Amino acid sequence: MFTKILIAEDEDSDNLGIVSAVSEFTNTSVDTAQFCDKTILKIKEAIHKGNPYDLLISDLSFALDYKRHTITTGKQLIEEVKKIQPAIKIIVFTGEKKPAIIKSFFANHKINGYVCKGLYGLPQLINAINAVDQGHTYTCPVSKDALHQKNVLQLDTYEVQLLKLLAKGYKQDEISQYFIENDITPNSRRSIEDKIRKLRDDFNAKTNIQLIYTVNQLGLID
Amino acid sequence: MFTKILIAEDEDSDNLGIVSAVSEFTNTSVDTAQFCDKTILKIKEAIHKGNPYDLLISDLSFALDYKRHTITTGKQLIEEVKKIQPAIKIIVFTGEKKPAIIKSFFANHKINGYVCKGLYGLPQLINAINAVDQGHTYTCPVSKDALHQKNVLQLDTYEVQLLKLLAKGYKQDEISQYFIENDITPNSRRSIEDKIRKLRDDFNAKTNIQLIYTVNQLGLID
DNA sequence: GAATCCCTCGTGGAAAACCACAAGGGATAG
DNA sequence: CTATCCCTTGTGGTTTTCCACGAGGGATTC
Repeated sequence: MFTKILIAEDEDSDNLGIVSAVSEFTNTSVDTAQFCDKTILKIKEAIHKGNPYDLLISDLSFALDYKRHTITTGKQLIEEVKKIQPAIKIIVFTGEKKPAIIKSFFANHKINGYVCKGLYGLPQLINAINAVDQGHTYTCPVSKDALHQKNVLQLDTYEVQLLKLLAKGYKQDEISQYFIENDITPNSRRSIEDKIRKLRDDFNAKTNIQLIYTVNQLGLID
Repeated sequence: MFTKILIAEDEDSDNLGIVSAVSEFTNTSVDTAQFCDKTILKIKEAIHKGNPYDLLISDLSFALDYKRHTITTGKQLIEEVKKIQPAIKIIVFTGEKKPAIIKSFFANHKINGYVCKGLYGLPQLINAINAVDQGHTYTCPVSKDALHQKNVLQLDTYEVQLLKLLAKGYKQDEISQYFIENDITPNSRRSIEDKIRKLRDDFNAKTNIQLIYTVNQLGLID
C-alpha cells in the first residue's frame, strides 16, 4: 500500500474533509498543500530527503491569493510534477465534469485516476486509491461516462484561436487580417468562413452565436 | 449563540470538512443534509417537533442523482426555506464568486451572510456565524468586493429571455415570432434589434457573439 | 503521368444583421 | 390642454455573413 500521500487542494473546507477521510481509510502518512507552488516544493523536499511521495491527489482549479505564484492550475501542476518525479501516481479529485477536459487528462497527462467530487466522492476516492495501488487506473462513474461519450470533439490550436477571436468580437475580416499578421494559415477571409461553417456543423449550431455559446459551455475555449 | 445548525452541502468531502469545523468551533448541535429535498424535510420535522433550526448554512449548487428531486438549486432551496420558516438565519457558503449572483442573493433573498469557499473559507464561515448570531450580516472579502463593484448590470426577465434565445441559435426574425406567439412585448423585429444593440452597448461588445460570450461568462444567462 | 482527393481561395448573389431617420402613441409635467 | 419625453415600430440602405460554384495546387494512388 502507499506509504506517503500528498493532497493538493486549495479550499480549506474541502481539504479538511479529504485529509480526514483519506487518513482514516488508509493508515498512511497524509500530507497536504493549498498551493501549487507549495505542492511542488514538498515533492522536491521529499525526494531530496530520500523519502518521496507515492501518490498525489490533486484538484484542478486553484485560487490565487495576493502572492505571486508561478503555477496556478492543476494542469500545470501535474505537468511539473511529472517532470520532477515521473513515477509518482496521480489521482485527480475535482468538481470538473466536462468530458473534453477529463479525456485530455488521461490522453495527455497519463494520470492514474479521476474522481469527480459529489455525493459519494470520498468512497470513490478510496476506491481509486486502492485500484491505483494495485496498478490499475480508476475512473468514477461520472468520469467513466465522460470517457465513453462518443463525438466529444477535440479542437486543434487553429480552431481554438479562431473561436477565441470570434468570442472577443472580431469580424471575419479582422480575423483574416490577424491571421495574416501572425503567419497563421489558412488566413483568407474565405477559408475562415469555411472553418467557421465546419465548426457550426460539428456542433450542430444554427448561428455563430450558438456555436460560441456551445463551445464555451463545453469548456473548450477557456 | 445558535443552538441548532443545519448544513446543506452535497459534496461529501466538503460536507465532512464543514461539519467538523463548525462543530468544533461552535459548541452546538450540527446537522447536515446532502439534498435540497432532505434539507426541507429536516427543517419541517424540526419545526413539527417544536425544536426548529436557528441557522442554515447552504451551498448553491447541488448534484442530481438518479432520484427525482423537486428542488435542485440553492436558490430554490432558500426560497422554499424562507416560506416555511421566515425567521431562520441563512448563510450561503459556496464557490460561486460572480458579482451578479452574489448581489441578487442579498437583494432578492435577504440572506444573512455570504462566504466564498477558498483558502480561508472556514475561518470566514466561523466569523460569519458569529456576526449573524449578533444580528449583523456578514460578507467575506471576496463577496464584499463583489457587492461594491459598480456597473454590475442586472438584466430583467425580458433581456434574459432574449439572450437565451440568441444563445440557442434563434435568428432575430425567429425571436420576434417567438415573442409574438408568447405574448411578450416588445416583439417587433425592429425593437428586438434595438434591445440587442442596447445590450451590446451595455456590455461593450462589438458583435452579438461577444455579447453572448460575455454574459455567459458573467453567469447572467444560466 | 493521370486520376483522384482534399484544402485553399475567389466570385457573386442571397440572407441576415446593422444603422440612421422618422412617425405614432402613451405617459408625464407644467 | 399642450409640450415633452420615451418607447415601439416602420422604411430603406449599408455592412456583414452565408452559401453555391468553381479554379488552382499539393499529396496520394494506381
